[in-house]
Amino acid sequence: MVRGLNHVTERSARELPGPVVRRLPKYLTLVQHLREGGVEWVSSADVARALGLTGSTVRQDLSHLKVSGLSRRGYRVAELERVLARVLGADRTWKVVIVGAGNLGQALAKHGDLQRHGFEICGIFDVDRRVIGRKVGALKVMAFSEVDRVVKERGVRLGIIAVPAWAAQEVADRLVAAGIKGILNLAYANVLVRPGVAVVNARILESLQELVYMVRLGVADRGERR
Amino acid sequence: MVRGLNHVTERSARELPGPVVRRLPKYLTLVQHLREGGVEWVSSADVARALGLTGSTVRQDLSHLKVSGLSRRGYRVAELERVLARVLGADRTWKVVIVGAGNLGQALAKHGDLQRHGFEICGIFDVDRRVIGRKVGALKVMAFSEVDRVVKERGVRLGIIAVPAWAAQEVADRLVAAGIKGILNLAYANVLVRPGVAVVNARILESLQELVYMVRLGVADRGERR
DNA sequence: TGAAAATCGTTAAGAATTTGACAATTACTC
DNA sequence: GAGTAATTGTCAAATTCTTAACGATTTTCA
Repeated sequence: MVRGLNHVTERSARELPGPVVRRLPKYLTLVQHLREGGVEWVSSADVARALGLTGSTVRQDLSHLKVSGLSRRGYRVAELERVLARVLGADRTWKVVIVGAGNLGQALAKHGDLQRHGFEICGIFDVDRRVIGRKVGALKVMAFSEVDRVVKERGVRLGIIAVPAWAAQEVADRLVAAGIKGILNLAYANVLVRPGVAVVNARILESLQELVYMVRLGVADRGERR
Repeated sequence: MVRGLNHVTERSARELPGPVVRRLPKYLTLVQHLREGGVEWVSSADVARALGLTGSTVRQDLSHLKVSGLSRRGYRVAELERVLARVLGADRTWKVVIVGAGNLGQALAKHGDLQRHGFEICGIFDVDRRVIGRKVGALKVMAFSEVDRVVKERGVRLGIIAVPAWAAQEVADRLVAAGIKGILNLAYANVLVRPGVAVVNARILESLQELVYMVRLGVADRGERR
């Protein structure tokens, strides 16, 4: 069985619990915004309020990191940002390829947020002759058959799958064979990969279905997880 | 404190645990694909293998639903699909507005998957005069100031936020005031809403950051959640 | 200076979730 | 038709996650 991060039993020193890892990007987002707003200090209670958590959870999460707060002050925003960025690898750039130049793939390629946060898009690929060669932002759509070459030549480690469900597994296999180490899967189908390759699913449709469930229940909020 | 679905202590009869709710859309996706492939029966072990779970988890999850399997056969795919669709509200259409007609907003508006799975996009809105009036698929971008009217007139219950981080909270407040009951937040900032309104966050950037953490650890797979 | 308030870090208790185990049941095979 | 294998549903153990509680520390302020 392929085990999830959250089910791992023996946890090496550097390995954080799954729920914690999923909250860290939220902390990072928050402190980046705080820093941009000129805020210098933030308490666990502040973070908790902003993110819909308890102060206890925030302190416990941060206690896993090499960061420490000060009594009666909280955490130094700049330090928190530095440490979080470090842990999440946001302090360096990561090369990415996007597979699928449909609406979503193109939107991501043009979406400034990725570049701004350290992701360098090394190529966008498709099998459809009608889109191959077309310009998408600064990139030109390449034939999917070229993905191996690009991944190898440029040492790309991450791949984003934005293709129709029926093609997702095939694309994943191809990416893994080319040497990709992590896959962000936006396709409406699960993909399975060999151990040693990470997969994170981010499906808008599934999130919407989850939202519908909550709306029908009249539930307050979920804010977290994902 | 705003509590998440997963922390609710008293649980009414119809209310499912958060982790279960997050897996149901995956089950639905899977059985839809199985049905399209002509498969009639599926066992908990099959589902588990496809989604990277244990059979035990699958059976326990399904035991919450009004569906029952047969010894030595498993679950009837058609029945499972019907029940899951029912629970997730995928057996009817949900009206949605999209706020933000940037790359992502436009991609979603044109993305056939949403329509195909029961989401009716009732409008796409922006504040930028340069995009207002522009055609996006079958829709025309409307001024954000019109969102209240559209939501009320058409009884829209869901909203998707695809705007820059700094605008997200304001948009959320506006949507809630207009009567929106559930928000899918794609913006790179957390939003807080009053109890009674549901929020699900689906941030591609955060998912990528999570992926980077896993890649650096050389972790196998996570498949789930998100 | 001393009292009060705020905040962290940590412990442990309490909840929630996942998993293994197994009886009961059904299908298949010889 | 009996034996074997596969599968569900469920219970309870094991694990994981969240939360409250509280001592220690630091700041503020009278």
